[in-house]
Amino acid sequence: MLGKTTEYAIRSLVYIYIQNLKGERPGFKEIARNIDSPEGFTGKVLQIVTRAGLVSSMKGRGGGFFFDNSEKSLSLLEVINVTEGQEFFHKCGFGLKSCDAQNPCPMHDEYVAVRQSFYSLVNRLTIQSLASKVSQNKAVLKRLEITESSID
Amino acid sequence: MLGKTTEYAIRSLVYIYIQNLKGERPGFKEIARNIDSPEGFTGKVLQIVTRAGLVSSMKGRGGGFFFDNSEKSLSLLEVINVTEGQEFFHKCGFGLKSCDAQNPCPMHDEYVAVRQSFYSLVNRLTIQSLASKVSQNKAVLKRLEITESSID
DNA sequence: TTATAAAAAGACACACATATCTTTTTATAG
DNA sequence: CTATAAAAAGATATGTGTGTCTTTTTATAA
Repeated sequence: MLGKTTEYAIRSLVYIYIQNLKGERPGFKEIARNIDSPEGFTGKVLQIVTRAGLVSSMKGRGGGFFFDNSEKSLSLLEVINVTEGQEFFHKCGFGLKSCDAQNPCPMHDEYVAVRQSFYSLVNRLTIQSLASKVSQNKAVLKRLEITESSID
Repeated sequence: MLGKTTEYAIRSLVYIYIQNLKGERPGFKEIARNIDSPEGFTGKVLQIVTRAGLVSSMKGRGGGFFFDNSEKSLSLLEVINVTEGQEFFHKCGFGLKSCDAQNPCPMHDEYVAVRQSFYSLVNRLTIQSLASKVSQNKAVLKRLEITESSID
């Protein structure tokens, strides 16, 4: 469904938000470690979302990523629009170049309903709401490690 | 969502089914013309679905593609399982390697609901049901050409 | 002012999906 | 039996997503 770029972007932003609440500004290497993603590629993804203005960054010693306006909520939809492009929620599920109610593909109506429900979902979910779940230990940002002792 | 391979596969199978009803066995070049897909690649896609037994083919003069058991319905799910793989409906929307109700990602429950609704859709829709819509001129297999005279 | 730490940027590398082209196999028509 | 028509198979090409590595820029600490 969503590409790796989008997945890493969302997971990174959730991690950044959680760390920001603790007064920290994580760098991309720390982020990659904590969301279980490839370090260099995560840096590239963070460049994309930073250029798009979804998050802020500081270069140099003590720098890292952070939300300038922590109060403003950021929906997953806004992230997806940046990483997947605006067409993502407008493409025909059948692959037709043009497809609408007037000139539909054979699964148009049913597919639009599913696509709309996914749109509503990512429009409703925010980096903040996901972060809240993680902070409350109701969800995880990476697979749980299977270690001998879970001291970390 | 679905890849080009899957899109061409479904559109091809619908076209084959419609032509079969008319007593015809179309070849991949004719199919590609009528579903607006690249000829050679469509041939490759048809090799995949034929090897998987979703449709039959005959080599040689007068050959082409056809459904051996036209009465048996073929769901889009069966096609997707062949062209996208069985994992398609089991992947975490967040990108986690393992994700379930016991150890969920932050959007697990909501995402599973959307994924399930798409699963139900493609499990319910069949090549036959789509073909029926097209035959009744309620839907199209390719974008309508904008020609000076629509004589074709 | 110099050393250091961090993101940004650029150049590659690799895998896979997508696509094209050529050759081989197979069935049928004549 | 030969020519023809068709799918199957193989080789190659192209584009995009994914990922790595190196260099550059920038901010801070000392």
